[in-house]
Amino acid sequence: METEIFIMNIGIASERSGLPSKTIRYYEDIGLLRPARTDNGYRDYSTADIHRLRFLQRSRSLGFSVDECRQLLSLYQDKDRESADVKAIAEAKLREIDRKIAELVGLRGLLHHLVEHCHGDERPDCPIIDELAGEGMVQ
Amino acid sequence: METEIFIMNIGIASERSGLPSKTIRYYEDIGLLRPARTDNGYRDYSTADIHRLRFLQRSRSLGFSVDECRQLLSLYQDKDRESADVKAIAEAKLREIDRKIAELVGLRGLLHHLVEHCHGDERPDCPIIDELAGEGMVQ
DNA sequence: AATAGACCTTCCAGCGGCTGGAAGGTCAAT
DNA sequence: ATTGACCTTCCAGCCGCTGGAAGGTCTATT
Repeated sequence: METEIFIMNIGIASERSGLPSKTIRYYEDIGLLRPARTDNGYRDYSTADIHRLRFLQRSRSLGFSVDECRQLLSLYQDKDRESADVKAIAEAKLREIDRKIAELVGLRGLLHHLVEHCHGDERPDCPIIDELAGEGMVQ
Repeated sequence: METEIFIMNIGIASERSGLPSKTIRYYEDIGLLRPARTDNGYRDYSTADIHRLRFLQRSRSLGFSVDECRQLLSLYQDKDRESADVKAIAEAKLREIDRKIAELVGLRGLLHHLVEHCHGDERPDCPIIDELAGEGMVQ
């Protein structure tokens, strides 16, 4: 019996994983994934590879850094992993997202205040500029 | 009468603006600021330069891109500016910040859900991994 | 059999916004 | 005279891709 009938080269892998080919090659460069090669040198992705790529696509889009994805991927492939390990990474990420949100909300408030107080007409005096220049009252 | 008694070289400028020297030099490289030079080649910042640097520091920390800062700075220095211009830039930035917040809040919800459902013990089965692998129920 | 076009390969360069480090000049204090 | 803190320039690297050049390979059509 023949083993491999259908060759999945990078275009197909891109289609199935939702990642651009360029990105897939980049992930290989940085050692996230090593697909097989056919005789002509083309990459040939197994279905397991596709799963890994989809995994990467999803975790990246959830805001994990490439390095975090690397950890998650190795946990994903580790049958003996402890779910606590994964949870720790996800929780750290959650805290980071919370920090970012708080920062942005603060920023938003400040900027909103400024926009509210800028008359936005042809007059040259502008509280936004004044605030940025450090002459404003907003802390 | 002598004009300049106190020379402000980059260390002082850094201190007074809150920007690292490296960043100040970088801003000069990309043409945001051109300080005077003393005979020995050291940069010499005027108080107006310091104001510009503080202006940059503040607008960067408010989330404006360097290019937006460039626009704001030129508006800042333009006495005939229309405050509507400044308001437009700030409003665009505000909308962008809103988008970012919404995105992060969505992300947070998803991740939070995952963390909540992960028992986080020594068992290898983990809903976070399952979700990342695309077997979860969370969209 | 030749050719076109769609794929694939590698390699190199650039984005933004810095940041680090090397190699060397200058200055003030000891 | 020497130390050490500053300053200068230049070059390289961070992240996470993305674009492009130059060339090889495959498939379909003429």
